[in-house]
Amino acid sequence: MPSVDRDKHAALDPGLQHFVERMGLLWENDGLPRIAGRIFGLLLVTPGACSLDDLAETLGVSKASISTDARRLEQLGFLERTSRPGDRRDYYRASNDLVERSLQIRLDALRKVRRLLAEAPRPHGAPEVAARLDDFERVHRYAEDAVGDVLARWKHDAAARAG
Amino acid sequence: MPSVDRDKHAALDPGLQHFVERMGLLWENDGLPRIAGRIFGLLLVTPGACSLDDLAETLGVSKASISTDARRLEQLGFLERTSRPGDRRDYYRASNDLVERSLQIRLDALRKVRRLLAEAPRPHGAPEVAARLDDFERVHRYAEDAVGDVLARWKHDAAARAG
DNA sequence: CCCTGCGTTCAGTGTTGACTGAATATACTG
DNA sequence: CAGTATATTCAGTCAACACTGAACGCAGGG
Repeated sequence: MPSVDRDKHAALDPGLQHFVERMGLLWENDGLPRIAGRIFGLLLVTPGACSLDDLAETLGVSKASISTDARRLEQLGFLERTSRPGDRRDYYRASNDLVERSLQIRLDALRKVRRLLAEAPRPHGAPEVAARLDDFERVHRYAEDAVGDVLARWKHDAAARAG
Repeated sequence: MPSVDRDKHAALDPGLQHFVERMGLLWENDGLPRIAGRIFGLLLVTPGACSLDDLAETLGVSKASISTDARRLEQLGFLERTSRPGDRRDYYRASNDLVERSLQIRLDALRKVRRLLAEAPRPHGAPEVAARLDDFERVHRYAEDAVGDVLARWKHDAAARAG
C-alpha cells in the first residue's frame, strides 16, 4: 500500500485533539450526537479522506456509531463519501460545499421562525400584539436577507475563483 | 377581582393554540424544553402579562415546569417578570428587548463557531486544510457582521422611534 | 463454494433531561 | 402567632437517544 495515507491511525496531535473535542461539544449543545461533531471536526483538519475504521480508531468509538453518524453527516451535506479503485472501503472527507451548506442551514432556521411568525394569527383588539409579531417577523426577514447576501456573494466569489 | 385579566383561563383560540404548539416544537428542535417554547409562544400572542397559574392552566402543564422554564426564559432575556401592587403573584410578559435578544443569540452562536475555527491549529504541510479553515472562519465572520449590522440598524431605529 | 473484509443493522444499556406531584420555603393577612 | 396564597425545590418517573458489541448481509478472491 502506498504511504499517502499513513498516519491516519496515529494518535492525534494534542491541539487537534482539543479542537475535535470542542467541536463535539458544540454539536452536542445543538442537540446533535457528539460523535458526529467529532467526526466533522476531525475531517475538517484532515487532508484527504478517512475510512470508517480510521475514524473509529482515531476517535476511539465503535464502528457502529461512525457508520450511522457519518451517513447522517453526509445526508446533511457536511461530508462526502468517496471510494478508490481496488479498495472496497468507503472514505469520507469534508464536503466541498461546506461553507454554502452551513450558511444554508442558518438560513433555513431563520426562515422557519419567520414563517411561523408570519402565519401567527393576530388576535383581535390587540394592536400591540400584532405590532410585536410584525416587528419580530420583519427583523427575521432582515437577518435572512443579510445572510442570504453573504451566501450569494460567497457563491459568486467561489464561481469566479473556479472559472 | 377586577375583570382586566379575565379570559386568561379561557381555552385558547384554535389558531393561537396551533401557533403555540408549533413554537413549542420549534424550540424542542433547538434542544430546549418544549414547554419553554410554548410559554414563549403564548406570551408572544398575549397582550399584557400572565401569572404562573394562568400559564399552567392555559398550557395544561404542571406549575413546577412553568416556574422553572419561565425563569429560564427570563434568564435568556425572552421574558420579563413584573408584579402588581396588592398582588403577590409574579407576572410574566414577553420582553421588550425580544428582537434584540434573538439577534444577539444568533450572533453568539455564530461567534462561538468562528472562535473555535480561529483557534483551530493549522496542521503543518497541509495548506488545503488551512485554506478550508480560513474560508470557513471568514464566512462566519461575514455572517456575523451582516447580522450585527441588522441588529445595529434595528437598535438605531428603535431609539429613533422612542426618542 | 468457503473465507475474508467491509458496511449496516439490531437489541441492549446507560444516561440525560423533561416533566410531575408532593414537600418546602416565603411572604403577606388577620 | 395561625392561616393562606404564592413560588421554589426535590425525588421520582418516564421517554428519548447516544452509544455499543454482536449478529447479519454482501461482495470478491482463493
